[in-house]
Amino acid sequence: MKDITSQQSKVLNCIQLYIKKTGFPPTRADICRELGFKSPNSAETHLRALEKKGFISIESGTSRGIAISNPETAEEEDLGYPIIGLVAAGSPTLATENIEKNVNCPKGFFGSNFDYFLRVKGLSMKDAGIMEDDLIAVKKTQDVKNGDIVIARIDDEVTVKYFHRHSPSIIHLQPANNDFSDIEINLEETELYIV
Amino acid sequence: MKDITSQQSKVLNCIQLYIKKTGFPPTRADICRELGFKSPNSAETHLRALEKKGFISIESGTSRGIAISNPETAEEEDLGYPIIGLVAAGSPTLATENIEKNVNCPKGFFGSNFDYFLRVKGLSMKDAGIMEDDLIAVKKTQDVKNGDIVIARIDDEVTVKYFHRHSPSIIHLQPANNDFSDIEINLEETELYIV
DNA sequence: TATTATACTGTATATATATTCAGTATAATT
DNA sequence: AATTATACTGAATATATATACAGTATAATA
Repeated sequence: MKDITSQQSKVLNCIQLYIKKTGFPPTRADICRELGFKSPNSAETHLRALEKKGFISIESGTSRGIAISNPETAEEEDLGYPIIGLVAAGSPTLATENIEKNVNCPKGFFGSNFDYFLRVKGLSMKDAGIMEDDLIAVKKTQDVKNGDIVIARIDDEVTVKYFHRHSPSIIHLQPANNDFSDIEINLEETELYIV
Repeated sequence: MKDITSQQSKVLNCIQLYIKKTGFPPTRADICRELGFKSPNSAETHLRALEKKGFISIESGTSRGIAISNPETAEEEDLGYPIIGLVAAGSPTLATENIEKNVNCPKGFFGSNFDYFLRVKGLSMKDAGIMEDDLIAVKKTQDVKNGDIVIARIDDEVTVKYFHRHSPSIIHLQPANNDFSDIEINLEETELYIV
């Protein structure tokens, strides 16, 4: 991180204050207003200098595209875990559209790691203590063992079931509720559930 | 705070993610891109609804002029719960200097509320399942009952003990480890422990 | 039944904004 | 003595952006 001049420091400070006050970064004109400059180019050149020295980053072509380079925020990027809605019958895309909310939770809060939370619809796992609207922690994996609880996607349907493989190509998905019956399929994408 | 629809929740979440990722709020077009809308007016109307319901504030005429109205951040500045080191014999100030770290943890993650985490030193509560370096959730309170586990400060020493009051002025602090003996004191500051 | 809120697409436009170019001036390097 | 970096003013412009207007459709109210 190179040296910073007193004027550049004023500009940097001005940006931070502006963000704290308004919630979004200032324009070149805003900086001029705050610091008494009479030309937007004054702000522009200072911004370029600050970017060159690594204090900020500027998104070209975008208004207010100033981001303060914060090494802490950069390394951790702690957005928490996404909660994804599980629709019993519907499109199961795990894209950003399906994210209900992000929950802050320290990494490794539970013993194992996991990838996201999933909201349960339906009562097929009722007897395993998994009720409607419960949140379960899901871990993506290739390594599935007999008796594990898995998220199974069959065509357009997503369900939570016990996993049993008796022969290499035949898989039984057993719900933990007597009102539902077993499902027998061949090979589908699955994701292992933890706790 | 009025009700929010699932679509509006998605938009709000999208804004928060965008800010966290880029450092500045999205444009109407950015929101469309993220959520798959094909008209900037889709974002616009959602933003208006969110503003009307008090979740965000929009600065008229200014690009990316979206600020998230966060009453929590305003009043509490949600840093999570502080972890405070418990030194068996030392200065027990709960000032900012003693805070090891802040842990993000959704409010009410455990059933009850609590104020901070405390790191245990020493093995005086070994038989109660509280080991060295364990984190325990502490709640400040005036209402202490017999048999509760409390954080007791006697002069300059801080310990975790069972609480027993037999007469109004005499208190017994009993450790959950046979290698340690009871302590008898009069009246000190105490803070109740939960789980 | 009429109305209101939600949830969109699609087009259009005034303006907010980034960004370049042309200058002036001072101080510090090389 | 010739650069180079800093620190500005001032004008010009392409475009990024907010925002209004015109529709369509569905569900929930009153």
